[in-house]
Amino acid sequence: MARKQGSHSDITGPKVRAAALSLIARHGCAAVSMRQIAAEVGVQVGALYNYTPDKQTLLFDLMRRHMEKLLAAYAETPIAGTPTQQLEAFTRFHIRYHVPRRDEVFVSYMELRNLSVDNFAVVEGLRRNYEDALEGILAAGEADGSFAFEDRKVTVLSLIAQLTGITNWYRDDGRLTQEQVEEIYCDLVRRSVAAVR
Amino acid sequence: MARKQGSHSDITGPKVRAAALSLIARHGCAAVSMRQIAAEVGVQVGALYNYTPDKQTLLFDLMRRHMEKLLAAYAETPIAGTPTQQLEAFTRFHIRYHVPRRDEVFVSYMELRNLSVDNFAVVEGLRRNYEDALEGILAAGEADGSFAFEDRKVTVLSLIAQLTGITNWYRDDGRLTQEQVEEIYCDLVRRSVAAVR
DNA sequence: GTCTATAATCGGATAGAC
DNA sequence: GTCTATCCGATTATAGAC
Repeated sequence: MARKQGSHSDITGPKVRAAALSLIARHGCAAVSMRQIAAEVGVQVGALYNYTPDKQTLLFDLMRRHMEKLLAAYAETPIAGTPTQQLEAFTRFHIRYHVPRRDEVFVSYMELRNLSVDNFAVVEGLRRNYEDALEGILAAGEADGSFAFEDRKVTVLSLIAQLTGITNWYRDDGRLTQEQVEEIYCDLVRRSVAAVR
Repeated sequence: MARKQGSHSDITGPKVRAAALSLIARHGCAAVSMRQIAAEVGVQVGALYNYTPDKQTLLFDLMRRHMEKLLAAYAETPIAGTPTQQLEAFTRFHIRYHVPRRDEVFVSYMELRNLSVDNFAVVEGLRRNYEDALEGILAAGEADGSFAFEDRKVTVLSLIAQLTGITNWYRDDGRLTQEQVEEIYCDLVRRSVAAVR
């Protein structure tokens, strides 16, 4: 029979990850102590070790989960139509997924260097899957003549850097709404790869 | 009378900054101890404090110097001709300056959050000066009809993120030479802002 | 300018009570 | 599952000899 309520473990585990994510995004992994994370959760430091064997694994879990949730969300997003339409759908998905997740994006990029070799390989593999999705769209547009660019792989990295950079400056109370930002970037992206007629 | 040789101070100071830059780029500011920096320089930890009052100021110096040298190099670069030519010159300058300086770029971006409020304001002001240079080029192209985009300020941030992202993947022994990368990005940048004929 | 020694604090991780 | 107490090593920064 399914439990009707989450156990402490079901509740505290996510709280530990949320606290770690927020603190690490603000100060960096090495600058955040397990004691600070525990204080943010509202427990003592010893309790954290019921949820992670060590600090390194906690960091890795944050990054792996971020990439897996990104891929899962992308898999559920309809990407259809012409390559031009697919590229617009990808652009909108990327912005909508990443902009509300600044902390995850920042940590997943910035703390890569603090992962062990094995953990790094896992996260990089997931990232590569996402890049491959965009590369597939660009390849389709190349094949049917709707896109043109000098190097497909570099274009993939360029577009992702361009789009992810939004998280560095976008603010909910800023000059532009997220919808306006989407329009601006759809325009930039489309034009940068569209075949000249 | 001018000194013919650098004093220890003239030599050790730069060595301290070089060691700090390299280590911080690899591991993050909080993860690098003053002892590690001293070991890399070849002195004991106490000696470092002849060159910086504290670790925070050492980090700030790295970032401030990076931005000041970037602006100085840009000021000496000829940016002339039509807006389209100016944009190409900016693109090539940006790539040529940043790609060989991965550590500086990474630290200057990643460790911003570890600066005090005052130090942050200084670095951000310098960064803003650089962005303004690109914005001026875009404004000129808007004015004479050679460029078209939906939002000039967002386009500035987008282009800079796109170009700076090269430092995350470019390798001297990789598939592409720096010259080839320049060509690819000049193409992407030009097309993303060129007015449609 | 550099060294050694030290102060004072804080770090990750664990053991055992409850 | 959480707490308290603790181990033991590392941290920044300083003082004073040379």
